[in-house]
Amino acid sequence: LDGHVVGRVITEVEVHHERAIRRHLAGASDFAGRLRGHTVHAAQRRGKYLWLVLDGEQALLGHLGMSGQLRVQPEGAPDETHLRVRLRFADHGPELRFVDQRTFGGLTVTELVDDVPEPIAHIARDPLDPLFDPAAVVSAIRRRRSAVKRALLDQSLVSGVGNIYADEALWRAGLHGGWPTDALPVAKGRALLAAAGEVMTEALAAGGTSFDALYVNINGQSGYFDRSLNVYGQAGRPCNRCGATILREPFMNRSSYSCPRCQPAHLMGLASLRRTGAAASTS
DNA sequence: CCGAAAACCTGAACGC
DNA sequence: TGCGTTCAGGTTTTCG
Repeated sequence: LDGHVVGRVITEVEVHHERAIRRHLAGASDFAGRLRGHTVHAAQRRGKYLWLVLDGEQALLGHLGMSGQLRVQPEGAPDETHLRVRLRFADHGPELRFVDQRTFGGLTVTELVDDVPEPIAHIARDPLDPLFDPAAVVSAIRRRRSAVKRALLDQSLVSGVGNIYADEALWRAGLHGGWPTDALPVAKGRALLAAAGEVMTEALAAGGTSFDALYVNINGQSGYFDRSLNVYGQAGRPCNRCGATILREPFMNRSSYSCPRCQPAHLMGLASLRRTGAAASTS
């Protein structure tokens, strides 16, 4: 986005689906009015949120949810089936389109407070942020009374890590996600955060993790990090490190994948998982 | 503070 | 072929 929309003036805004701007409480006409005539000064991100900096401490904030895309398309290119919002620019160059099949994502225009959009003040810095403070994050995780994977997915502790990269980071660090946060050795916590950063860096270099045409860059191209996954989606396959069979377990209404040998479960963690009704590996 | 469940959607894949 | 079920990368809210 930085290379395609920064410096350009927004002239036209079309909202094709109200749900895509549901977080903009003032509605579509207000949304359009706050964009029209304004210049895009920068493209920034934190964790899974991204925003375009506008004049007057305003920003166009977006989250892709599970199926959202921001696409740069020539004017006149056919509308995508799930086109939700279209921005046109004064130079009549390529449009910016928000496309989202499941409409879990969305856009809103909001105030910048200390250079961060006001609605995401609670979102922590992500592992690739230059000001990310691993020691402080490990302390915060250890203060929790929860399981390590839950903490890793909590965007107010560390952002940018979702279900796939959490499982991959846990595998790299040799940790089971059910490990109690207050029993996490500091060094293990540091290794986990370092692993998360490495997974994210490698995934970015590969263009992201794409299982289908929903996960694409602004030109619609898929990444290929899915070929580098060691545990996510690999149930039944041998661990790339020790050869044991990768397990799939239910977790928070979704799935966790891990190697039972490289990522041993903590006995107390297992006990508390059972107590709370979550599934636990008995191997 | 923590966890569970529901809510928000569409489409692909699968079983019968 | 068609119908119903299940599942998917996420966040937020509500409730206990």
